[in-house]
Amino acid sequence: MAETGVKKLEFSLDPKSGVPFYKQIILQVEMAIADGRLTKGEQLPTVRSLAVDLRINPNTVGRAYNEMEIRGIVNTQQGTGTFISGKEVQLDAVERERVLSGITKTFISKAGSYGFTLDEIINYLTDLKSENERGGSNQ
Amino acid sequence: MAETGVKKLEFSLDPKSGVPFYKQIILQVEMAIADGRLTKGEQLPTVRSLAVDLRINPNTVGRAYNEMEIRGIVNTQQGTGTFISGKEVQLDAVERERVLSGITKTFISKAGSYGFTLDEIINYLTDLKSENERGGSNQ
DNA sequence: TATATTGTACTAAAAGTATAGTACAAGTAG
DNA sequence: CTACTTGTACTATACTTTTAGTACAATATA
Repeated sequence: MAETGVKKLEFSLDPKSGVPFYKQIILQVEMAIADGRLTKGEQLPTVRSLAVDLRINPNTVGRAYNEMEIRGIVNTQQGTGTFISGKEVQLDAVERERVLSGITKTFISKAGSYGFTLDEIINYLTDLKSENERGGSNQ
Repeated sequence: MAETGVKKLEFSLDPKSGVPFYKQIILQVEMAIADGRLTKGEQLPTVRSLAVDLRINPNTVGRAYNEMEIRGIVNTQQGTGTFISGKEVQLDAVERERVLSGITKTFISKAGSYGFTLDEIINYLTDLKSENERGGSNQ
């Protein structure tokens, strides 16, 4: 049981949030990819170990991994483990801008319905970035 | 533009979030009270009208209103409507943070799946902010 | 009074989530 | 080969959420 190359990500579940556990796991993996804490080829915790860690059923972790496999975020091999696939959607500059604009608008209006301002959002994201740079720098 | 007396709050539901609709409604009302967009005596949309608006079952809206009634943040009168009671909403910073964290992380994940990095997102939002400040009136 | 509007109550059904427990399949390492 | 680790599949159960549909109760208004 040597500490292999498995990335030590700090997963955390919030039962009060109402968001299903398996979705929270997916979100946290995607987040880690988005901000560079996880990169292509890195291994995720095994189904069983993460289940023990989070004190949830292995089936629930398996469901999260399975969905990510389908989405192409990770690829899994029985007997070996689950690894970040490093897949990225290829878009040209124009389309990229359009996509970012679209999802951002949706997000801002949603945040607005909860009363958050653009300033608040930016501040929050900036803090998030700082935290990740401190805690999650790759060697 | 003769509005009725009913406060026009922009509710938005996210089916993909996993958070129950009735909880999303409650949260959005609470947030609106907390930051002053809703104040004592103002009327919420009727159960049926909000249900039509959000395209969900009236029972679901009713459940949200009923829970808020129990918590004392609204009072309801049959035949009249549902009104903000003016009770202080105990929305501590923790809860507020939880909400912002939830919707923001979902957004980052989605953006990440298109290959956008956290840096890119922050830059884009910052530019947006600049444009808004130049262009016009922020509340 | 009568009528419309408001919130409420109830049953039944469908869908999603998480659990326990068991078993199997595929790769790795000895 | 065997033994171990990995992901996967399956049944069954429990709970929550949401829906449809119907009906009722309380208030406002004419």
